[in-house]
Amino acid sequence: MKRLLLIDGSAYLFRAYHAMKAQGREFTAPDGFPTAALHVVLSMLKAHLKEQPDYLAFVVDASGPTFRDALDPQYKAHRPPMPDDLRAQVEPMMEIVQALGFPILRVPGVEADDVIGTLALRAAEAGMTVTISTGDKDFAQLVRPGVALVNTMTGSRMADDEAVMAKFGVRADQIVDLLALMGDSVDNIPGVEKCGPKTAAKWLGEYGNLDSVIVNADGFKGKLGENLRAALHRLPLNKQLTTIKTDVELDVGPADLALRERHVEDLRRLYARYGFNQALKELGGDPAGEAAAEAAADRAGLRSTAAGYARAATGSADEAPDPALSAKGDYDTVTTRAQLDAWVSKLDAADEFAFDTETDALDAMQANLVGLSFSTEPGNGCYIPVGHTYPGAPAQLPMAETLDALRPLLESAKHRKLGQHGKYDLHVLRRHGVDVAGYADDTMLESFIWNSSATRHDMDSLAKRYLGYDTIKFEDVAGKGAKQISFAEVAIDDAARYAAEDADITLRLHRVLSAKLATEPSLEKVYREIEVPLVPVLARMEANGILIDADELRRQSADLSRRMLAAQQKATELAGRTFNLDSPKQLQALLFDELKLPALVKTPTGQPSTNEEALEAIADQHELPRIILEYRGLAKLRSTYTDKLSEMVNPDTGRVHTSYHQAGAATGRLSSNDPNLQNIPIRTEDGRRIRKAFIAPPGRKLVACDYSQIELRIMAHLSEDAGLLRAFAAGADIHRATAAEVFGKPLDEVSGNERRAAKAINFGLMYGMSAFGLAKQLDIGRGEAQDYIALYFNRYPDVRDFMERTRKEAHERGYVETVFGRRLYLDNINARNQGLRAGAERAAINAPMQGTAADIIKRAMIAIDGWIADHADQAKMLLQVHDELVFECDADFVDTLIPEVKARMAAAAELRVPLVIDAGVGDNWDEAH
DNA sequence: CCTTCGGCGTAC
DNA sequence: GACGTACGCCGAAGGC
Repeated sequence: MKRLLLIDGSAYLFRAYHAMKAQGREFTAPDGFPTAALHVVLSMLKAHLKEQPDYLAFVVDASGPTFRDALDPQYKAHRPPMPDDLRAQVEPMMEIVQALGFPILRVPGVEADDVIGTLALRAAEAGMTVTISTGDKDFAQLVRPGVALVNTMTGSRMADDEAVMAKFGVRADQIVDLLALMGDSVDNIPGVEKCGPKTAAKWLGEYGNLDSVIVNADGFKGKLGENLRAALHRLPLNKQLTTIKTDVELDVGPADLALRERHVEDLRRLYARYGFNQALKELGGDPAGEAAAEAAADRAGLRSTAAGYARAATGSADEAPDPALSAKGDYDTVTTRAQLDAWVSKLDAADEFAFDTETDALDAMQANLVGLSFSTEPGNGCYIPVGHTYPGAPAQLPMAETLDALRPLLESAKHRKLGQHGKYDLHVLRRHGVDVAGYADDTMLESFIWNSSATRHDMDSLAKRYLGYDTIKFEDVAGKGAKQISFAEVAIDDAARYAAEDADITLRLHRVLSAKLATEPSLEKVYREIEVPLVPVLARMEANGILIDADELRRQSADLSRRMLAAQQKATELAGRTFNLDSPKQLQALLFDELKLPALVKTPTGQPSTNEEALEAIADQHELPRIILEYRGLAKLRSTYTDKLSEMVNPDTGRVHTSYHQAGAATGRLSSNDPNLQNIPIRTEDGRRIRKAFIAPPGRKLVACDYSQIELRIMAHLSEDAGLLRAFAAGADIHRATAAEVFGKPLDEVSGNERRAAKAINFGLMYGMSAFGLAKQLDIGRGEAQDYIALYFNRYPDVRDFMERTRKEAHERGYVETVFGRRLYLDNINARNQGLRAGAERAAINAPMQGTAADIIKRAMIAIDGWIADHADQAKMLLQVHDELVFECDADFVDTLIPEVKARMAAAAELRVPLVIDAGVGDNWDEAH
């Protein structure tokens, strides 16, 4: 008997993509092209080829509408657009399938399902044995003698009614009715509300088919009965939509679908292009050319991950992961002096070693050391417990003796050290008397520089993404939630496996990531010259902390509380009842349902918004909105700032120590948390008062130095626009100068409103703002806003060219870069969805400016840190707020500090415009502005 | 009980 | 739909 295999190609690619996403696995070709879904599909195809079917076809959806769209305009209407990194893999998949010799079927007007259904039935009628390879449950309706389903991703098989019954509780011929009742949220087919597979199967069991259910609908009891009756009119249409057609007119029959000879040269080219090294090897022949030119790290990474996938897809392990990078390590637990000495010698002899600390707290400024781990080669490692305290804990080396033995290594710049988020470990060791030098590499930063758009750069994610390795998680050894214990209470054996693995994996990740960076010199330079040297600088700033006047904050909290209470009472009075002023949901019900005020603004989810804009819009119709705005402003200040900041004062130092996140913002900016000191209010009087609580100790001053208009200057530099360059060279008030140019007036005749408009345009441009946005910002008509923009571009034509150039570059290359070569990949830049694409274009325009500014201030910080080290008693660098640096210094050192700092900030970049720095001095941060 | 998400608002 | 990058508060919903 002849065998026919029909592969549901589109559905597989889609499911493969999401399965890999869910696992958090990243597969890329050597050039970064996404290949995760391709790996899955290729593996599936190879598995099917081994089965040697007589006939086979790879069936995919054609583009354009199908008959189902005509039946129901809502069909698949809410389906999100195909993600870019999946869309990109479609054509490569088709090329590979073609080259492998598979017949490909693509029929317009129907879906792949219908083509498969038609061929399956015709073949079965002709006496063939048909296998449909799919991940889509709807195909169960086709199961019958001679037609079976397989899902290679789960390994499941459905060959007869018995199997269908086991899975769905109905026979194959009842599947369509089941689907009609349930509906399908993905395809936007509304079924009976609250009727899932169980209920639908129960009804069909009782009544046999959908028609009987419909006829007897009046007899169904309860809420479900109501829901059924409400859905009755839909059900026949649902049935049409979910029925797979079996009578499509095709110009091929099953017997035309023989495997053709594969095209080896095409395959070799495709496998090399997309980094399928194992497949390339199996192809035999000359492995030279592109494949051999790949970085060793990419080979190792891909081979191990591809093997992992092949197991998932076919259920058989036909290749072991690369042992060097994916195998479990073998680790020592060091508890004797002799073992310690042996490891000290081993570390001393290594070119570079990875280290990690274990502590009893997340806050680096409070955590106590519990143990240290090290690794010198992939697979080796040790854990040195020094602070485990649980009852019955075995004897451990004394902490002081251990640190003394390690100190020469850790404090020597000659011994290169490597970590994952090493800033934390630098803090812990410093607070235990070890001043680490020679911190040379950080895998978190390597990953961040390699691709700053990836959201996670923690070790567990990196191990999974780049090594295909599942690490032991913190919660595996210490538990989580209420049951979580301190690391000091973790059994030493468990702690050793976890901690030594951290050092080992850090080392393995470095092997992979440093090789990747070596292929991109500009990225490596940003990493080596900016990010790595910045680590100890940030650690010092965090350790310095800033002094807080806690009494002042408490007074402000009390004042805010009083005013909040007054607002609350007034609001209750106006509403005629109590409600939670903090709850947008209750507020929405009150304002728009009860008081019937107009809902003029909607949230992204379509609900009436209660945000500032919405409340302002109805403030002339009722007193309540104004009171709520008042309350909100006060509540924000108290909850986020005055209450929180006093809580965050470190009891040992009397200061707050923010933590800077170096791999936080995709543009390269730092972010700040615990507490965030980069969003302390400044614009309103009430808000600005909070800055009075950031103080210098007696005899000292706070000095704030900020770059004047740095992002606009970078725009002038990048665009080389003569008008803008001239304005900055003249040292003019740039917004006034812009207004003078745009409105064609002398500088001193520019009105306040004209300057305001020019400022809005200047900023708006850097954010990719449209005429619509500008009109809203300035509260003017859209036409007028368009006129302003036209005038602006007329005066500064090279700015427009620059924006267009940036957009084009982003589309062509998929990324944009800063003056120093830092990259930002834009995942949505070629998205079909216009909103996503437009958002990516705006990000593309903004990133070179925001990112270059970030590069510049980071370079300045490194330079200033080098200078200030020699004046540590007189001055300290405390804070960075994107374009501003805050220092604390002796009152009589201010006049020395300011010119030294200014000089280094100005020299941090050579642009076509001067970098201008403003400085202020005061007893508190407010005064220093 | 804990986590996640939506809505909102602060900074540059 | 309409202005880029963050962090973090609160309430509400949902999972365990």
